[in-house]
Amino acid sequence: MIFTTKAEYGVRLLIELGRHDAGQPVSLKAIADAEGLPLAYLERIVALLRKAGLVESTRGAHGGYRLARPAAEIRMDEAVLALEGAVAPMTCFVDDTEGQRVLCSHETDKGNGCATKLLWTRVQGGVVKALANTTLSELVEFSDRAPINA
Amino acid sequence: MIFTTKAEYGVRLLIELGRHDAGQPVSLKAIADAEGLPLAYLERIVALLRKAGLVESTRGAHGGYRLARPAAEIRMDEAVLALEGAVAPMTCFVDDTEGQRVLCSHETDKGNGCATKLLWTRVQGGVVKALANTTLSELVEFSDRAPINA
DNA sequence: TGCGATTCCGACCCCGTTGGTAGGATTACA
DNA sequence: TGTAATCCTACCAACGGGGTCGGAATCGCA
Repeated sequence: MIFTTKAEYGVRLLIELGRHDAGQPVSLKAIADAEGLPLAYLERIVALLRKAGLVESTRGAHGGYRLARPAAEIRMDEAVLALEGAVAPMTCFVDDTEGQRVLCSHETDKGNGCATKLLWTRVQGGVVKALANTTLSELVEFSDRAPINA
Repeated sequence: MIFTTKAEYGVRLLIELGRHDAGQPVSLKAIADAEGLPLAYLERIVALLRKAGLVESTRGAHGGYRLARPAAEIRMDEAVLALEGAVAPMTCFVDDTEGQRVLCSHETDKGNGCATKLLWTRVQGGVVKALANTTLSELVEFSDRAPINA
């Protein structure tokens, strides 16, 4: 599979924050209970989002987390990038987004370099585009009116 | 990362087959030497492609593998599907392509079902589209005129 | 008819990552 | 001062990925 539970739980967490008013923070415990996720594990996941500047925290009693920006301004490529690290289709795949170049560890091989990189580049493009075209507010709205049984 | 070395090696293998005349088979050893890949591991990978009907084999001396179809008619979504199994973004993600439905193991949760499934569905769509729009012959051509140092 | 080249197949193994826990330190409110 | 919460680091079990090994089965050929 492509993504791990970090992305799954992290996005669920963001959605849960998006369902509340941005004013006052929501405690992790409330989110863990609502989603049925392990609290200690969520702590580590939310730390990734905080380092990426997507959520803000308040410590102490009645503390918790809230979105650092309006949900409409949070694109999911940012979120997934923060949660999973680089979204690369292969281990040998390192793209430096600035220079349009795609490096590959097999590039030193005699012969045809990495023909597969053409394919993986396209795949990565598809993933990133799908993520970038989805905002958190979309997911929040979707979750609000999603029937339990479709 | 998204794909494992199975996809990487398997696609490289297909490309190598595509560079030869479809008439006479190419031995795995020749491919392993050309690409610098472990022979025993390639054996297991090519078995996946054979079961999927993408390559044919001839046993015995001077035997080997060849494409079952012209390279132009081999889409990479077939290849990657055969190599990696289902291309699902998450473990909880099971799509039955016929019915347009997307199932999710969290669906039984009280409350909002899986809002994330909207996101993962889009991602999967992006991946599959990128794969389906690429044929083996494209990659073969690309590898033929790819300069070693870009 | 026997030998080498090759595909086929299953068992096995090492190791990094994932998913998760434990325990504590720190901060804030009441 | 107690308690609720964030923070942080270390630890651990299980799983899957990547790879090897040994041996059949099968074919061309001398």
